[in-house]
Amino acid sequence: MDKPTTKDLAKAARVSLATVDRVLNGRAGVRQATVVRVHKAIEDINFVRNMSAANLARKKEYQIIFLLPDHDDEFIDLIKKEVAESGRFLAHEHTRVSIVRAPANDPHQIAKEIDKLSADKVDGVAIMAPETPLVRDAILRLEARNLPVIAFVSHQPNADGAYYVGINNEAAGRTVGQLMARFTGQRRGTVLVLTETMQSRDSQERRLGFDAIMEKYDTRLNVGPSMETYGDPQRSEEVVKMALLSQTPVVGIYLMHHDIRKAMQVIEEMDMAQKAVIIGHELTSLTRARLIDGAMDAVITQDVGHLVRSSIRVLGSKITRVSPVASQERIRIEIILRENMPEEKSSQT
Amino acid sequence: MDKPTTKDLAKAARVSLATVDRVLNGRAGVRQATVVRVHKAIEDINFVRNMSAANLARKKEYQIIFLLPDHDDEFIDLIKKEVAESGRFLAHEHTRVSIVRAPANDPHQIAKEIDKLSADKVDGVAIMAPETPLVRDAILRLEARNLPVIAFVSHQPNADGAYYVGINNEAAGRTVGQLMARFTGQRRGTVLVLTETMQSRDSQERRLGFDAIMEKYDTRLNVGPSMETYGDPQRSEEVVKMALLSQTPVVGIYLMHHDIRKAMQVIEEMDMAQKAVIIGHELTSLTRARLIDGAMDAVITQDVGHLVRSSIRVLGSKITRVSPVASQERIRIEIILRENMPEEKSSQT
DNA sequence: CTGAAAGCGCTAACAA
DNA sequence: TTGTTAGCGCTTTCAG
Repeated sequence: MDKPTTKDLAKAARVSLATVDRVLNGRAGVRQATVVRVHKAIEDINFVRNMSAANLARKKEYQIIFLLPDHDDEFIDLIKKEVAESGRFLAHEHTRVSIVRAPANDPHQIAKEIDKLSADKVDGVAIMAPETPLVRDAILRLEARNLPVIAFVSHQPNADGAYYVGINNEAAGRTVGQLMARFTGQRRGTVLVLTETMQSRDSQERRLGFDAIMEKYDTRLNVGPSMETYGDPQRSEEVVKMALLSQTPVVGIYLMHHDIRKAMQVIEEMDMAQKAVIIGHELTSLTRARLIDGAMDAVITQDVGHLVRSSIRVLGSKITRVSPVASQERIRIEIILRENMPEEKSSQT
Repeated sequence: MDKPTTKDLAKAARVSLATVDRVLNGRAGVRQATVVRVHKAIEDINFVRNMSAANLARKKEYQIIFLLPDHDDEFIDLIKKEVAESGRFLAHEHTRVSIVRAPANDPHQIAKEIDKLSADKVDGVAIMAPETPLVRDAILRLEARNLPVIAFVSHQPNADGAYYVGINNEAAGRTVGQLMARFTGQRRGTVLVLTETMQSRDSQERRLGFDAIMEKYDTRLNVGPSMETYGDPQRSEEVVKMALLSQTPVVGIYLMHHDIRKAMQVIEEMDMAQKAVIIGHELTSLTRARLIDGAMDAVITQDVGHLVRSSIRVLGSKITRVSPVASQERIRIEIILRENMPEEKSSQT
């Protein structure tokens, strides 16, 4: 017997196709009794909907937006690439993705961009922005308009409905802590923690996790305070130099922010790369190179491809209100050493 | 302007829908000149095919088979679960998957099962079986019949066309080596290597990679020969006991095979778990537990979900002869510590 | 509240 | 070698 279709369903429930459709899509205007009858028929004949056909008939294109920071470090570049890539893939999957940018450190601007969105013809939004009250409120406004939103890479724990797609940063910090403890072997000394800013929730969470592990090793390892670079090369240089000179022997460095250009440069100038265990975040061409030449010892990363595809799937299912999906969508915290580094994706045309 | 459809294409190329279809699907019976004209039109109007619609119209269901070993360790169980899960997901994606079992250590049986397949109504096969001449020939026979085949988890380097879906085992071995070297810190002593059998190519490759790293540390670490358990609990016990007793201090143990029940049991009985760094393969409920209680230090794993979905995608594109896909499909070598262990998948109904 | 019929983008006979 | 036409399983007016 062939797989049952809406036709079979209609026959089994003794109603018309139109009614079947109404029930299937939870539309109003059907007597309760009829609804029940159809549902029973669904069970009876074991009907499963063909979503491709549904989407084909619907013809609607869902427009989904990624709101990203407007600076262009390598990590953002990766995200942009993956979004573009997915866009191509989804071209005829009735979904269209596009990117909007806003300055990462200007909550007003971000909120403004978010507000603009709700006006436009968009069906879902993925927002990557530091958590601030302004942004949180803007997100809540979107949700009030019933626009599906997810928090992308940056957690928005106070914007209630915004499902988070990204790694658990505290666990990531713990992972780094564990690696740091083990890779330093028996050595004693200082561990430096560098980041762009501790304002960001992500940094705070990573630090929290890191400390949770490090405190078990406090007789051997002395973890310094988080040093902030504010994304300023000049300051980075000073801060790092200072730290490297003034402390007891530095045996480890945790680069908490993904943009490590300047920090690594100073570290190498001061010839620290070989002496200390260095661990950072996100696999970019920069960290790849450092892993290969041995300057860095490990990188914690999240698969950017999964990140954006997962976002799109979650938004998609929120938009069409289908099965939760969720469970599968947890993003993994990946540990990359030189030995298990995946090949760089050949930039497809 | 709306996305161009076959109708637009037909108009632009000044041919009928049928001809467009013929060109799109590379069917014979079209003058070369016409083919060229259509292709030009595709460029001109930037036509992209809607595969869902195509599949809908085709109506054909592709039957794909996973041929798996017939014993039921946890890793195989995971695979079975994921295959079932994907099956549900693909139900209406015009693809149906099913599982066939064969005794892993009986090449004749395996070859026989493979030969049976070609007769049946199947469109693609994923084979997980140790590489042997018999199996290799059976695979080549499938390919001769133009049945798409992939090597699943177990590489079949001599069955030419069989695309391999699985991790690079040599790299996996290197990764373990690196972790072993670093996790043992400065300690000196013996590193044990245990496996089921060195007959399997996968074990050989892992060992190769492992040794490549270990030899850099040969002044400190003394790596023993691969000890084989042949899946026999009795023998496992003897072998492991012997090794643990007779050697210089054991500082590390590499469990090369994923089924580690017996080995771990003996190791714990002899109170070695805390003294030695223990690294194994595949994240199962067993290795999870050992990671949590600290008996094991790291697990190298491949995401079983990716594994089967990737296989299905690759087979799918081989069957319908569309874009190569490939590049994206490389399976990652994941390093799991207690700190970055993903939650166990809630067994979905 | 329910049904009939046209059509989504593509394929597959059957004619020409 | 090419075109015509009737669907694939579902949605969506527009009438009842």
